[in-house]
Amino acid sequence: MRIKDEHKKHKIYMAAVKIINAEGLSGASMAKIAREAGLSAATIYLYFEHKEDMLNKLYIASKHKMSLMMLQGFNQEMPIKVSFFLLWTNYYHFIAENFEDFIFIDQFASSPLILKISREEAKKPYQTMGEFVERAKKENVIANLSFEVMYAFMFVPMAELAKNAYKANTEIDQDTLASLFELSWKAISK
Amino acid sequence: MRIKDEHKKHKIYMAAVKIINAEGLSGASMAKIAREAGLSAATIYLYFEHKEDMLNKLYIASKHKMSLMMLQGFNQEMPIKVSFFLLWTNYYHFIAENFEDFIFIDQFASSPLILKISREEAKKPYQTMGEFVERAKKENVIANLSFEVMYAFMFVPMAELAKNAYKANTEIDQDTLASLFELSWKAISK
Amino acid sequence: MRIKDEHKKHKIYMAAVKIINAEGLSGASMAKIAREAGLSAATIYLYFEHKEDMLNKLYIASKHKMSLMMLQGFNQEMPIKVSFFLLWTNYYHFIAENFEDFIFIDQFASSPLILKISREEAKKPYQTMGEFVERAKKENVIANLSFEVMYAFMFVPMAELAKNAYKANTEIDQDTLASLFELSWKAISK
Amino acid sequence: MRIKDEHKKHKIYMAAVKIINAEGLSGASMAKIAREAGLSAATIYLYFEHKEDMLNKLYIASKHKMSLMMLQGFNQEMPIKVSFFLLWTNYYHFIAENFEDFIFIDQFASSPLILKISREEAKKPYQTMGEFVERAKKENVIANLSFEVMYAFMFVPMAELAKNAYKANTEIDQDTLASLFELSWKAISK
DNA sequence: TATGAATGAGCCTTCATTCAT
DNA sequence: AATGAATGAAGGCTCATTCAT
Repeated sequence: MRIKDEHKKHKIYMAAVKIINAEGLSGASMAKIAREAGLSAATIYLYFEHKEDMLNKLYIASKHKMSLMMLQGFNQEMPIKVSFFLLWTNYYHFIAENFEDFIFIDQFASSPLILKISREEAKKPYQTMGEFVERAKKENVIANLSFEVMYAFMFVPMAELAKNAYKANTEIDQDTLASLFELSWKAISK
Repeated sequence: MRIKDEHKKHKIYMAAVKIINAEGLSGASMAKIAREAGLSAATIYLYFEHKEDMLNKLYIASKHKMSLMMLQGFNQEMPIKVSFFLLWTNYYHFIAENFEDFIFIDQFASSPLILKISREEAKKPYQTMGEFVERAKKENVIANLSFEVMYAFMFVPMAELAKNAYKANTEIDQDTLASLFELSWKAISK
Repeated sequence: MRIKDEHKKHKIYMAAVKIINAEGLSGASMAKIAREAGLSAATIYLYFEHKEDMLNKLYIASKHKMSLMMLQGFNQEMPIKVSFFLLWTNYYHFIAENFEDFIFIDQFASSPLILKISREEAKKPYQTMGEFVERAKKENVIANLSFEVMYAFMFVPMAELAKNAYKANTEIDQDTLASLFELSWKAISK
Repeated sequence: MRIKDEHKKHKIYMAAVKIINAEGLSGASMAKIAREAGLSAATIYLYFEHKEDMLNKLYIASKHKMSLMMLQGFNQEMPIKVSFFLLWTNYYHFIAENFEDFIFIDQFASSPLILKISREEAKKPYQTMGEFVERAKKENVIANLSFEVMYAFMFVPMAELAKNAYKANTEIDQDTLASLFELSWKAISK
């Protein structure tokens, strides 16, 4: 028998993300994804149960990749603001360098194809961040906000602007970037 | 027969928004929308050239409705912060009371079905707001930010949280709501 | 709008029966049936919910046709043996003249596609025959057999032989036919 | 490696018959049969040329098994009616104890997958029975009927009733069974 | 104006079969 | 001998759209 190319699953993921970015979730047919990945549509079914399964697993994998990148270099000993800056910068880099994954995450999370279980699974890596935010509150450095609220002010605005920039085929310049962080920080810090 | 026309167009809009919310953009077939609207799929083609046309016009109409609600009671004579609070509150009400429209706007804007021309068209009503922001900057009340950046901090976080709340079948309580505005204001004001 | 051709349902039935006869139940794809009927496969779905629905309705219709032919000229006043002969002869004619329907009934009844409800529905027309058999027993003309047993000796052997004959591309000759009835009659009569 | 081969072939046969019974001929995919047999679908192709070949060989094997059981204890010296009763009883036992094989034979024989050569091959074991029937006719014990006609009255009705009983999840009780033989015998004997 | 009828193209998925180890 | 990997073809079904009334 032929050796199962574990890399193939990854090729399918990449193809799916690419197609979804180009044509949207509704335009992403198994046939197109297969063609992009350079294999037969039937082959996908050797690696995934069905389309929904594939997309959910892709979602979880993308979220996992994102959280790994976000937490790179992070540890609970660093000063609060430095930590925030690290997380924030990492997140920005994830978006800038993996824009298609980012868009897929965004779109899939608000599609009816997402399963509750994937949503739960995708939340797991945020635990570390949650604990960090608790510490920041205890140390009285940031306002007493829920994790959700903190996230909405700390990460969402930059993500929104990065999206706009990408669509306009530009990039956020360094100065703006620096000031964005300060705006977020101003919002949530004491 | 003008009135009759517009009424039917509206029925189609409402049906489309409802279906898209329930089943996502990919699940919204012309047949389902027609059934929901209580007419034949063929009839939709009397009012719109094709599906893409229908969705784009629906997008523009929804955006128009949203901007109308946002600017309700607004005039250029009010103090800056009061104006911001009005816009912000109006926006919140739009989201809370027209959640399906809001979600449709959100989803459609990041789908490949949207036409450049719709995006342009949808920007028009923001001109008033743009002028207002210019004034605020001139009066030195808010930081010297681009309209986009201001928007990302002033409106996006709350919209994000409203979305989360809706998905969790809850509402943002009054206290939180009040503090959200202050956080946004803290971010962009001087 | 176009007028719905009620005859079209019948055309689909005929095409289905023909294909099933030629290629078996497993070979009867919707595409083949549609081609045979001279229409698009999608059109079939205007007349039937899905394949299973189509086949079950076809089964019921075929059974109905068969029972109509079987009971032609029958009434409860005729002498028992004459009645039996009528039913028997009618049945033979149904098989000989509608062999494809007969085969379809035979095959479908023992396929997993048949629904319980169809089986029940198909039994209805036998009520008349059931009553007749009861009378025959009461009048002491035939042995005290269940309807099923009577059927198995009265009709099944001839059907089996008719099937064989058809497959061999021959017909049962008149003499044999006459003697077949007598054999059946000998079996069940007193 | 002869024994090993034959064992595996047999496992495939059993799996195929089981699946066909459960899901019909059209539901019996190679993959399902392989899974049921506990081996890879590719392995089946080491033992059979293709699906049609497998099914035809299975048909012949089943028919062979059936004829072996039918003729058990039979010899040309026994009295005619006793012989008939033996054959008849043996056949009943074959059906009752190997119902799935029986159904498979029934279904496959009237499917388009059966090859002429299999039909011929399957007829061979009946030669013994054919000779016996000739003797019975010569001894003037049974009517002058073709083998086919004799078969249709002697074996088919009981088989039909056994099928019905099985579907209804019941069994034919001993009394009924005894009377069935007598009805058949009445039909064909002088 | 309105719509049921109709369809070619495309959807997701499974199939029988072959390949490479 | 055995099998997991791979696939083109075909399966049932739905789609956006047009037709005919």
